[in-house]
Amino acid sequence: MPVEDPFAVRRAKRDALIESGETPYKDRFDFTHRASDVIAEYGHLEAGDDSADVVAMAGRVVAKRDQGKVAFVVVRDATEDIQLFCRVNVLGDDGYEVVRSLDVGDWIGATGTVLRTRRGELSVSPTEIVLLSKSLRPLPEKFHGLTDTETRYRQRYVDLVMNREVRDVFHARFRIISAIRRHMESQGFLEVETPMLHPIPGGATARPFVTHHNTLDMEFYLRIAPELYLKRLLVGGFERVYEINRSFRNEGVSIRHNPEFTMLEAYQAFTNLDGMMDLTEGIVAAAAQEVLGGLRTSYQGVDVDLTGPWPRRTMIELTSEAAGEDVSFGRTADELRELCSTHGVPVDDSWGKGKLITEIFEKLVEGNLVQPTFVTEYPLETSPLARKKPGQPELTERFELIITGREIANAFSELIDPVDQRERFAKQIEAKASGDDEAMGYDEDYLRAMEYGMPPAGGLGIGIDRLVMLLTDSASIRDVLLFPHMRPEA
RNA sequence: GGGCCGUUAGCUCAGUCGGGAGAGCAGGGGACUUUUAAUCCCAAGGUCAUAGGUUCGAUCCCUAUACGGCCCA
Repeated sequence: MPVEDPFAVRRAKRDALIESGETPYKDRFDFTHRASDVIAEYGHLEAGDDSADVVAMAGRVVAKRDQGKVAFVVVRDATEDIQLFCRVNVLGDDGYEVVRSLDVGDWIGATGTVLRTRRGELSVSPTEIVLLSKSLRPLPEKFHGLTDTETRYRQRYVDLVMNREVRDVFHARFRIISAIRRHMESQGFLEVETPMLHPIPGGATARPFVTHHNTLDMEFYLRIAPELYLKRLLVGGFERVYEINRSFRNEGVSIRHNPEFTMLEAYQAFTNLDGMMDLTEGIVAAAAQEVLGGLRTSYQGVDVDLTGPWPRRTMIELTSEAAGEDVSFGRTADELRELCSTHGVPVDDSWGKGKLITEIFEKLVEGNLVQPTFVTEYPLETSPLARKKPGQPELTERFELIITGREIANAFSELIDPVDQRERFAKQIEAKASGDDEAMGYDEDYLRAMEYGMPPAGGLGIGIDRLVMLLTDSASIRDVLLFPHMRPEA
């Protein structure tokens, strides 16, 4: 019976075990040591040293070198790899037969003594090995591993098994988020959860996903931002709240965009934009300290220094500098349109001066801001939820934090005047009516909340995926998302 | 949405100026009691992404499609 298809061979082993009354899918293994514990406790052993200590460990077989009466099996657990030095005289014939039948990919439990081989490899010499779970599919080749991007994203589980750097990136991601939570807690913020199904899309300008609630027989939108719910909590008297939220935007997929993404939004009563700058610097520093151990890093070959305080520059200043001429509300809309065409910025007839300036800024400046920079004084036209700048009603008290040419954070001194907010919603509705499918909805309940009185407050949003990209030197957002969205397989 | 590139064995890749395909690893058989990309011997493994077209003949040339990557909008 020449069964040579790897899947079939493994399947036959599984079936044979079941036939013999032994399950290839155990339900428990009590280990005493993770691989890293073995390394920490027995790292001092010299080549050829033999400890009498018995340890029990579990993991996945990632390599096997069979030499007849001795075999080397490399086992990987969540912490490290460790070698099993399997000998027939220690395991006995039956025990060694278990080793022989192992395939790369199998989960096993091993009990044995710790030693360091003559060649210097710290190893466990098992007296017993049990198969915990049979793997039916062969893992990728041991030397090159899995490199095909498509397969890596589609079968992230294999990517994680095979690629240490990938495990490290996600480990860093989890630590970053954990450090941010600790920092927020230390600053007195409450972590809250607000709805993901919104009857009215708001809190950002973006195309939403639409879904249907059967019982209520109505449309809901997957949130594009949690902002309006978090600010309702300010009205309710929670003075410092934040949510690490998944939000959804029905837009393109690119190296920087995924349809669902993770954001931190925080609101703090009785402070303003300056408070949000401090908070932002604190959060980024906490995250960087956690995974970099400092504030300097290198992103795609470019050195980045995250040491604060970061420079604060107005959008108009920066844009005028880059354009070599005044780019401000002092210019006519026609002049600004002319500038757009000079710099190859496509324009839309419905855009006012604010939008035109923002577009020129994005074209000429944003991508060139490598070191952390707070860009301030965004136009009112593109900031429907931010407080107006006193004396300059066409500008708002808003900043975006740009690092390596990308928006990492966005913050306002919040608009708390319900009458002003009502007017701005009306403008959004006009924009929607004239075809802007990213415009916000008119949220009457949010206005009602504001009319009860919202305390002065600063609000902040940080793109967690982009922050993780920066701190892990990842070129694509897909490299920091466990399961990035893709079209169904061909 | 546009442009360029890719898709060959489970994995990593060659290759065919158009005559119908190869390696390494993995897998199978054998040898080996200190290997670590173990080594050695033997045998096996493919709808060359999919669908059309050109041709005596297409995995290779052409067109379209699918999926992916990069760049641009």
